[in-house]
Amino acid sequence: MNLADYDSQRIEAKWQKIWEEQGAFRADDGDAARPKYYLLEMLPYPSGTLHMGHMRNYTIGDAVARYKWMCGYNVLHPMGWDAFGLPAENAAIKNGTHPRDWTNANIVEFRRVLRRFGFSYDWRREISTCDPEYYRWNQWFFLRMLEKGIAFRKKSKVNWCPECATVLANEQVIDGFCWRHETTQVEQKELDQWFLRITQYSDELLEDMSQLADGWPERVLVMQRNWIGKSRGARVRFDVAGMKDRSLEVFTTRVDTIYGASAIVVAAGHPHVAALLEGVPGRAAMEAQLKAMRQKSMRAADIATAEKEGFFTGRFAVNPFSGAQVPIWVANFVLAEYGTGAVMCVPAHDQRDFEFADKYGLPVKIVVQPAQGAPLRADRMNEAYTEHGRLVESGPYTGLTSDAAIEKMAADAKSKSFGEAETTYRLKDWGISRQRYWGTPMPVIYCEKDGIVPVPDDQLPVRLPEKVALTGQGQSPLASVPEFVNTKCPKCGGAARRETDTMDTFVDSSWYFYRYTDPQNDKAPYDKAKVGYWFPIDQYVGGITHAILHLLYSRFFCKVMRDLGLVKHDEPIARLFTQGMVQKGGVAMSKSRGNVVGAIEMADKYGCDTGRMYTLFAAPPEKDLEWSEQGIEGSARFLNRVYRLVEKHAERLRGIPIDWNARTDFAQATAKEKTLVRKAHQTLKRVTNDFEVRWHFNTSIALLMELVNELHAQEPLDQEVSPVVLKRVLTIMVLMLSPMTPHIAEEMWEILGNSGTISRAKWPAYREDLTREEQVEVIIQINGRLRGKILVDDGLGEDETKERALGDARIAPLVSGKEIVKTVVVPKKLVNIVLR
RNA sequence: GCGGAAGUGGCGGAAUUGGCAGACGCGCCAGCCUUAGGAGCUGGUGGCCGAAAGGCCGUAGGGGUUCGAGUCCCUUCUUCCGCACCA
Repeated sequence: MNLADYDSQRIEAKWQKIWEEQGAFRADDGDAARPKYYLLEMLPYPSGTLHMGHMRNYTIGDAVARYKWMCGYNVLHPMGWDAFGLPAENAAIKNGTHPRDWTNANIVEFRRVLRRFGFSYDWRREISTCDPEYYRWNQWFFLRMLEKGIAFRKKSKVNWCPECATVLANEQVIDGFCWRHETTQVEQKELDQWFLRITQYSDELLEDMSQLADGWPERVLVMQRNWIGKSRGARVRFDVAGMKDRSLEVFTTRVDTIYGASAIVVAAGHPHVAALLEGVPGRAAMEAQLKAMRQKSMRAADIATAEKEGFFTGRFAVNPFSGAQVPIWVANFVLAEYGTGAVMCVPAHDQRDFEFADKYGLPVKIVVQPAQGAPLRADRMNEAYTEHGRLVESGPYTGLTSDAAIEKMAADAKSKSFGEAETTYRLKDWGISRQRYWGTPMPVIYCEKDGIVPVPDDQLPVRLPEKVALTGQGQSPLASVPEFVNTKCPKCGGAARRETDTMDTFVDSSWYFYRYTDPQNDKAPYDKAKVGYWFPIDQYVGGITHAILHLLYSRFFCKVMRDLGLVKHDEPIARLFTQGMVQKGGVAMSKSRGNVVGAIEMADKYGCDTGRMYTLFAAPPEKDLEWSEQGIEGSARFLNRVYRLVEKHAERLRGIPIDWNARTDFAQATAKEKTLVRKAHQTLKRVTNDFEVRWHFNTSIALLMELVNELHAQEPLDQEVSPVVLKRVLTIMVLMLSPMTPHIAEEMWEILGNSGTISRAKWPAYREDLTREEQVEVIIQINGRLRGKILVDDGLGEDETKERALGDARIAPLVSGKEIVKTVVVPKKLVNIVLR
């Protein structure tokens, strides 16, 4: 860059120091005089280096926070560290450092980078989840949940990642692979585990989404809805012919089609399969097929496209409604984990069953006919009819609608005790045990005599021991630390052992935003009055990657906390914004891909204001952004251009006072002044709108560029422009720039001779009367095609506008001799003359 | 397969309510300034025809509604994201 460039490094350091000294961004707990605004960005996991992908999140948040400050809000804008987790431990195993030292070093670096960008955080509220004063409250919440039965222990099959050497939550398993290790297949292990009973809130998590419909992206809600996976249906028991002690339960959402069942199909992993095959002819061959089915890939994508395969077991089941006997099959398309692991096969009314029946020659029996149109014929169907309709050939239910039949049949099944209505969910309880060191210890003690004993509140926090051997192998590292494990039972005082598992780190991030309201509290997780003042979070900004895990867990925590009387609201986050990724070369920036643009390097080269500006300008914030070195030079060029403009006129304007209340007298204004004032207020109107409703900072910046271009076009600005007018226009411009590029804005504010800092200044109000043009351009169309333009006075009436259009020298000859069918006049916009 | 989002110049993108398509920026071209330019300033820049005036075409493809469609409706295609034999 050039010598004449503004000195971004000096200016940025200067203003960051001043903001720090004056405590410019300190949130004021409980200020009743101003409306509050809680703006939150997702807290980072401090690892590696911060690149521009991270910075985009904070830049968007900071622009909004600063704008809200200027609009008079009491803004809470905090930052902290999601500091527990596997990478710290893996680094420790690899390099022999302590996870705490590794983490703390990263935090120091992250803090340095975020400060280098001048984000408006209230740093007094900084939290770190690995701080014992933080995680003690994880333990405290856990104990409260234990008392309520929300936290519980059970032996269960768990997802085990051999690479992480720990358990994964269902949410952390993607298509059978670990979310951290895309090529590591997750194994199943049977272990004693701690769970949080999130399923108790399934319905509420689903229903309360209606409270979020206005403020959350639709796709996040859709993802959560799918994840919860509520399905209303019925459970029906089929007796197995010739086996008195065996029956098969099926789950179905379409019990109304049960008279059309041609078979019962069970999953290969169904617990009764072995018993069913007992003593049937051809058993050996079946066992072989069964084994093959069980060994098939776990990948969901493969399963979905796999050919349907199955075999007849030789046994029959009895349809409890019709008494008909149907064959029992085993097939690969039935999932052991979902519903009851067995389904009724109704080829006429389920596409999967149709395909299966087609392959194996099972009969297709129509029992639901469409309400309208021609009736179906089994011999002419090439796909299943899956819509609702009216029942046929269904015994006493014939003639009912599907809806009525579903209800009645479930009720009848219940009264005859072979089934009942049931709702199933895909959502499973949240397993939070991790066999790792770098996490929150579970505050539980096992005593021979008293069993599971909670650690008393006054003994919290249960601290992680300093010295531990980290090998990455096998059991929980804490199990190998005798001084941690061996303790006394709080009840009987006898020898006892501590729980050695630690908590999933998603526990830490499920409530951290409450702690920001009262980060130093050592009596409680927070003061209820403070949370009452600040909550809910007005705006949360983060990546779409957390659409399910973090955001669902946070919602769940909130509901538990509400039921514990700790908060009053149902939902913690009123509005959510998911920003797009920053890419380079078409893929997301990441260390592993080696395509990162380091934040510090960027700031050293161009200044952080330039980085901020480019980040906001290159794309609307919800879309992915491709990083371009040429693009950022364009932003640098613009900031230089603005700065030079202000600098050039600053001396003359420095002593001119600004009186915002003084009316601009347009009657006496010069043409130049009118143009500039109008442009300034038009820009202000639209930029204000961008901040208020659209968050399209890219268009705000484009508008500011237009304003600067106009100022250049009107040079020389020391002729026919009064200093008062010019100073106002420049000041408005600088104010509009300030949420996005705060440092250079402060500097320009200062050299223009304004008092105080911009961070304390008020966002200017645009004046509608000053945005209006005296004359407007009206386009003239003939048959919808552009044929001319005229300049008319703003207030000109419809008829006069029409007259002017028809009289226009270009238009008149085109119209003459033709019949005018119709003329459409849109005031200030256009005249469309329709000719025959 | 189901659900969601999207498709506009060489590129990023704009068009807020159905009313001049391509704002603003990048890149490119020309000129000015300069000892120099990877600085700054000025102008040009969707395609085709034309010396020009101007005309025609143009927002993934096709159809429709309308005086008027990037925008609304139907349909096809493509890309991305989520879910996925969920019974």
